[in-house]
Amino acid sequence: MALLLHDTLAREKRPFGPPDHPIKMYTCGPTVYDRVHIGNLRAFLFYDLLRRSLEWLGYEVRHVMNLTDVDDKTIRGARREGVPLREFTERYTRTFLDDCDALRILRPHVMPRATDAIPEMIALTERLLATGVAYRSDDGSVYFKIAAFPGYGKLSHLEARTLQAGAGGRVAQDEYDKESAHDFALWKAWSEDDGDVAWDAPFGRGRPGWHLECSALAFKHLGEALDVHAGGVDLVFPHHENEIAQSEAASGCTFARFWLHNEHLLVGGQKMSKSLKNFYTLGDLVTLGQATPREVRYALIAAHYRSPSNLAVTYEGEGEARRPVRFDSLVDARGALKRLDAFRRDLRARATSPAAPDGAHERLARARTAFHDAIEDDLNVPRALAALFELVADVNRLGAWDVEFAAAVEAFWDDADRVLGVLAPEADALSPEEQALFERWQAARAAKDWAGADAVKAELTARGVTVQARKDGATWTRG
RNA sequence: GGCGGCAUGGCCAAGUGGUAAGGCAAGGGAUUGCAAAUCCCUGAUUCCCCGGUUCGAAUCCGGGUGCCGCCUCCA
Repeated sequence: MALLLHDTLAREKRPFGPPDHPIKMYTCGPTVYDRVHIGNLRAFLFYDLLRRSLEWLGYEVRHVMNLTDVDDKTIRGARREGVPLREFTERYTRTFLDDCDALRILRPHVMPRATDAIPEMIALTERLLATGVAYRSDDGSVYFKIAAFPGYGKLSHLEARTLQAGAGGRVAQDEYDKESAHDFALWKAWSEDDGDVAWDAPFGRGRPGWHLECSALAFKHLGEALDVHAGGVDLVFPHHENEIAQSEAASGCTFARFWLHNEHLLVGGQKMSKSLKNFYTLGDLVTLGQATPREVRYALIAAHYRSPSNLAVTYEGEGEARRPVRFDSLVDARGALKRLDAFRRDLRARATSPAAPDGAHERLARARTAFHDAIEDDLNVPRALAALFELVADVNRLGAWDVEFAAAVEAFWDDADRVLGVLAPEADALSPEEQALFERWQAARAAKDWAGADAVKAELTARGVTVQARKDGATWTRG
């Protein structure tokens, strides 16, 4: 078995190939104009899964993700607040990184801002002008001529001819400068709305078009031939199609060996939208759903990345008055993680036997293989998680084992977590007061002072600490 | 109109020809001084509907219904 990844261009799973060089991985990052929402976060969690899986399988990976810090939305936001563009985008870059950190998303090796590569974008535009696949319009904008790129449409499987017709004739009035409706802007000539956001270029003062930054940044940091390029399904067209066109027209070689796209997230069975009031950020889920970021991570990675996933919500009320009363998927995540945590926590305590029971190591080996096969099969996390839960049930039925077996299971657990990033419990500790109460509770129990023990336990419960008596001592959990 | 994804037990969710993984919730039981902790057990003769192919289909083909996405800057 070897790693299979579903390639959007080929429309099938293909062998990724041997790890014979550092993997050049590029993913489309956020536009930093607001807090990202959980649908966005599903994409970043997918990139993280991809990167972690590749590394876990022995590949060396160089991961580059751009930050889009110049476009209509960032310019509008900065102008509305009367602050410099960079100040505005830095703010949302920080909130984005905070969310990623909370969700245990590994930082890409390089996270370049679009505005840090203006010279590269200008150079790429000149290159495309020189080869004749781009042209200047009267106002000083530069467009890519899709008719000059024969492969246009190969990723999204849309025919250039069909595209010419447009979607119900939605060719905007202000697009008259373009020779063809689907030609896209490489460079946008300065307009009033851009304020002071503009750069000088040989072909005119203005700012880069959206698609250009990804090609320029990929070229700059990874070279002109990527191993894998990923993004959300909505980016297939036009964004990635345009990236392919401008990149390959310039370089003459295949831009990316693999194109991976994650499906969208539904919330409460509906697409997210502000009008439906089911539009949430990570912070919203933590507050409204009373969930930890780890639980959110679990909920968002528990479905396969290429399946539409539903964050289940139970609502109360109708229409305008509708509000969420329970985030079922987060409740699921909490329960599932509790089971996994308890298993891991008790492995040592239950190592009371001089030897591992018959079949114990075979069950572990089976889980290891199942987990590995699941990840290699297009990053099938649901199957990988199932392998873990099956091991939990298998091992629990064994009753007791030896220290060596406990250590072997722990090693597997830690190894699996290099891919999942969700098994390690959130760092937590009892405060000194809580620790004192916890010890008093145990002492009272030892003295069979049940009334006293219950009183202390009630205090701990009030502080959100659940205690648990065991034959071999006592444990506590928060929440 | 074109292209694509999806429809599996109350909920989430795997499964692309060989007789329905896993999780949550629920019910039962064990354990426990008590226990919201932990453990075990139970649950779809059936995979949106109608046809078809096949020895055999959730899985393939045809038709239908519903949901989601893209068809110019939205993960």
